[in-house]
Amino acid sequence: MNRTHHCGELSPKNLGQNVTLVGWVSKRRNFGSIVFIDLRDREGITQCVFDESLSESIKDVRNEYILEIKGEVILRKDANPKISTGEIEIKVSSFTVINQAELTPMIIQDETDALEDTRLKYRYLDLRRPVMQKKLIQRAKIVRTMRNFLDENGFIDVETPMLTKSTPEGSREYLVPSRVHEGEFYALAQSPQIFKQLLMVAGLERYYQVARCFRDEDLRADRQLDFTQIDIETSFLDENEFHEIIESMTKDVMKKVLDIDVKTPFLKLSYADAMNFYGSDKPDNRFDLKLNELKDVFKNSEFQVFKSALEHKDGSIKAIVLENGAHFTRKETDALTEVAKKNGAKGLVVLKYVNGIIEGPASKFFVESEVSSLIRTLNLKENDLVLITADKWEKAANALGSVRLALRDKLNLTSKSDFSYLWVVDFPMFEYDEDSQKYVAKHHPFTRPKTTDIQYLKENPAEIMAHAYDLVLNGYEIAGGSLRIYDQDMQKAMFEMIGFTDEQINERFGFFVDAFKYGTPPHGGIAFGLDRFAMVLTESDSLRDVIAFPKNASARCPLTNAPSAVDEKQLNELHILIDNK
RNA sequence: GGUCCAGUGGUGUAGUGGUUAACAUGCCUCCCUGUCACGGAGGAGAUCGCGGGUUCGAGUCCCGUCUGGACCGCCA
Repeated sequence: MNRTHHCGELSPKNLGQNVTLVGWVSKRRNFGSIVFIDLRDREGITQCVFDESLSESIKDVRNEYILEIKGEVILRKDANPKISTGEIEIKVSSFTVINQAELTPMIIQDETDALEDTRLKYRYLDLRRPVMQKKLIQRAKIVRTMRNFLDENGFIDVETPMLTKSTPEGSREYLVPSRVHEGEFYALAQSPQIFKQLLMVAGLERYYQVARCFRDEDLRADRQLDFTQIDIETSFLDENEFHEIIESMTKDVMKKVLDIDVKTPFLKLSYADAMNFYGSDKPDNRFDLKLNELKDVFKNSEFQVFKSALEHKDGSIKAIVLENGAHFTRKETDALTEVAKKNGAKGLVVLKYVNGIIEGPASKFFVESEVSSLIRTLNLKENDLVLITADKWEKAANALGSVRLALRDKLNLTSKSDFSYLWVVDFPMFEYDEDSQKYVAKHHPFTRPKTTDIQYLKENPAEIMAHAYDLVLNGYEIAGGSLRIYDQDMQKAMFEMIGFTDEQINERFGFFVDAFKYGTPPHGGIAFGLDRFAMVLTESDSLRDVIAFPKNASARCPLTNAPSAVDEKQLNELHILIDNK
């Protein structure tokens, strides 16, 4: 087409020029013998004026028609400061209707009136909204910046298979039946984990990939079935050296995408501190409201809730102090109690410090020395609200951490345009799984423990820390990784530790264990959840806002209506029989 | 698997047992030469997700079901 400019670029510099624009009709304003049309393309909006010679022929043009307009750039009588082209307009001399459009089911404006369900069904219209295009453009910029950084720092972009071998630990996989091999299946990659480690064995030294990953788990606002990881692996670096690279890359993204200077190095919190102070392994540290420990204050308590919590060897009593929170109503504190319960607490102890007295249903169980110790420990001031959970350590901390976030949302303690990064490090290697009555790897079984003594590993698994780390931004885990085991005996011991027999190891990871025999470098890496990263940087509430064609919360694509039934012929080829009970 | 919330013109909402289901926006027609969330006049458009029940009477109450959303479980 003969377009000379985009709709976002004309300014008084172009005065007097004859230009040709193409775009969608965003808005018409009809004054009879003069008509204004806002013409929109990817780059912006330009106002076009149709005077009496054209006003009759433009009359039938509707929103979302595509026009090619020719005309002269002139100065506006009244500038519109809200748009970049607000000082000029096009005095149209001629126009062509390139295509017509039916009435759209939703308004194509930044402020749309449609609910998400409608937006997803007509996603191609939703994505016509400037605000959505901006998000996709930001996302592309994030990827480009990361790619450039990694390329410049010696990382090699390698693609690994999506159709791969099923290894049913961890996340549930999507299975793909093999047509050629009846009764056998591929799995869609949950992550390139094994392949990127094999690339280190191969001697690539630095690898990255913008990798699509698939997990057949229930969705959330920040979880999709298929999602994108910026997957990274390096050899011969220790944990700090590696973190420095990732911090530089993150800094680069913040500068180039948002023009924000972030300070490095990032704060590092141990998992234990993160849980103790924030009640979360992905703390939002944009606001304070830290958790306190009251175990010592109530070590002899007769209050049953505290007493039974402290009977556990890792029992804990966690408290949050909300300054001047004593005005909270019963309804408000009940809502917080619900949050605590939903997140694993048996309840929430609510206390108020009013007129020098600790008030609350539980206070009658406290003896005088406990009250004074409580006031001292929490440094309580008049009209403070105290919220307490008591349970096993992780449970108590986690539940109160959720209450902390509920307070953040209720009291608007944060701004989406603040960005706060931190590392969470020193994760435990294992956690005990109550259901299966055994230890499971908290990160994954390739993670290097912070001990080289295999015996110690077996004797006291709960105490072992791992070289695992998460990068946290505003309470979202945006990246996670670890240093990996590179010693084959250690790897084998690890598999045994989490209950694999030799047979199972051989069957599932034989090729992997074999590979380690031939000179494996110390290595480690990380994976950025690109979607989540883009979500936070674009200040979106949902991953779906930064994914062009996402699934909805019930794992369906409202646009294509996938998943769907398939022909019997297809099923037969894949040797699949559907049992319709 | 579970908990909670929502489903009413194209779109988004109001309607808390009682007349003809209201409002905003969008849409259509007409008027308007400076708007940019243009304005003015008029108009069309909804069997209130679906099925059953309670009631003289149900958008409203009850049961079931479907759809959507948030969360818990799950996500090595």
